[in-house]
Amino acid sequence: MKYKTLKGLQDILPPEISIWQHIEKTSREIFCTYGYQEIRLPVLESTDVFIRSIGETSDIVEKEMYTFQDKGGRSVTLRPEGTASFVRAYVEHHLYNEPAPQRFYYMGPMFRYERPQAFRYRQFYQIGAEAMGIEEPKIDAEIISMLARILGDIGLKGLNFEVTSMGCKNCRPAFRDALKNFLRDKLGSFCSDCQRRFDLNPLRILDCKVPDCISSRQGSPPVTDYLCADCKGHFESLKHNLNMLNVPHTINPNLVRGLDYYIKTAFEVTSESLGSQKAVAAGGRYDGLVDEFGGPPTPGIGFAIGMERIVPLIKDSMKNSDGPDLLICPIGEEASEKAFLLAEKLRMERLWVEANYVGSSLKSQMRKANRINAKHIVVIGDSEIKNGEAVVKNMVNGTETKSALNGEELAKTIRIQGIIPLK
RNA sequence: GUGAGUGUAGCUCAGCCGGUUAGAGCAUCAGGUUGUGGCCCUGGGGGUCGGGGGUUCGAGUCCCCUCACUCACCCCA
Repeated sequence: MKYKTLKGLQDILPPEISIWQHIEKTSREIFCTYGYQEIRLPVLESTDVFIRSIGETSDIVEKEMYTFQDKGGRSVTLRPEGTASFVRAYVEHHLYNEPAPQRFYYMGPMFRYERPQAFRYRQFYQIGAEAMGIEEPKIDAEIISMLARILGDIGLKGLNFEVTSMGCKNCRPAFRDALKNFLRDKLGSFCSDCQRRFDLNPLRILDCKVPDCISSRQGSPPVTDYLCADCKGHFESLKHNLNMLNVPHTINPNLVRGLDYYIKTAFEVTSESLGSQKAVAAGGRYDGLVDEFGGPPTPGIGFAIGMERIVPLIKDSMKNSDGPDLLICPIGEEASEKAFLLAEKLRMERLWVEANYVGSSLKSQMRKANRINAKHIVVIGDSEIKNGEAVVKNMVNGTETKSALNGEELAKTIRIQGIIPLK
């Protein structure tokens, strides 16, 4: 084989694509009920957009970006996530002048140059939502509730919603110091990664999965003790609102987000049935990001769902039963012409119709009908053409119905069998 | 970037201590007396055994290199 997809990239083929469409359709419906509107953003941005927002020292920026020079010598980057591009657009088009909250959603590919692994790709798809202009924690609860609704309506079960507050510019440094003080003298009992994290990103130690690290960090000060009055009030109110909306969740003070811009509310949805990449969606609040991009101080909160993480979770429950509403099986040359024409007529009735173009035995045509999951067949031979009447056979239950041999009548007959034409 | 594992037909895999023309199931195509499917039966097509080198009378099998894929770490959706 000469050509293959690049490492970490994949083709998504028809049997599976129906799951993707199901997820996208369901998401759009729910977004609509909450007033979120679609926004389409370019996949390519000036590299600065990401360095500025995600953080110079983050892993994404340091080693995972698809960055290259365009022909004009500019440094451009394939987006590694959606929020940075979104905020750029938000500021560029002065969307903050619309009445708050401004709510948007997007879906599309993201790119990170990472070593691929189960449920992790270099080109991966996210469905994201962003709510701008409201600081009130009701919007935090609303967006988490909406996320729960989307995932639930898609058909996912057994998900775990974890919520925490990460503090803000004012209180996070205090927590960081307290944590480092707690860890400093027992650093020797942590894994080498955690020892490295101590200076780099001490918060990450809270989320290490090495058993020794888990036990060694027992009794570490919880973030929630170090929140400033503002953050604490926000967090308390968020919890209250989540309970009001009956969103099942657990408080996980050890939850850590990877991007620099998150403050206050952070959340993550995980599934135990996924192996090591178990986060299916995650998000948080990013109140300082708009001013970072030169806009007015504007609060914002959002999340992203990882498509590749949820597709396998519903793969088994969604059997693909797609097939034509009708397969026309002609016998003989004249019938073949008739079938060709009839198929076109029936498609004008918004039915999925196939006609066999190569003449073969009826038996093999029937086998094909079965194989491609055709819901009905109609056999056309000399006598059908002569009488202007044919038998429509329902391939699911075997019943046969006589019908006049023209587009309208055939369409009617098929609809009686319970086939709903496409909109 | 680090570590481990796996590469044989379209797919899932078997192939013993190296030994004739490399196998099975599924899939595919064609048939199984005139125009009725799924089950069953018969047959056909399809493989430079990932690639290169070496050892040997002889390599899918042993050794080395290389490439690809997978899983895990880091990190993340």
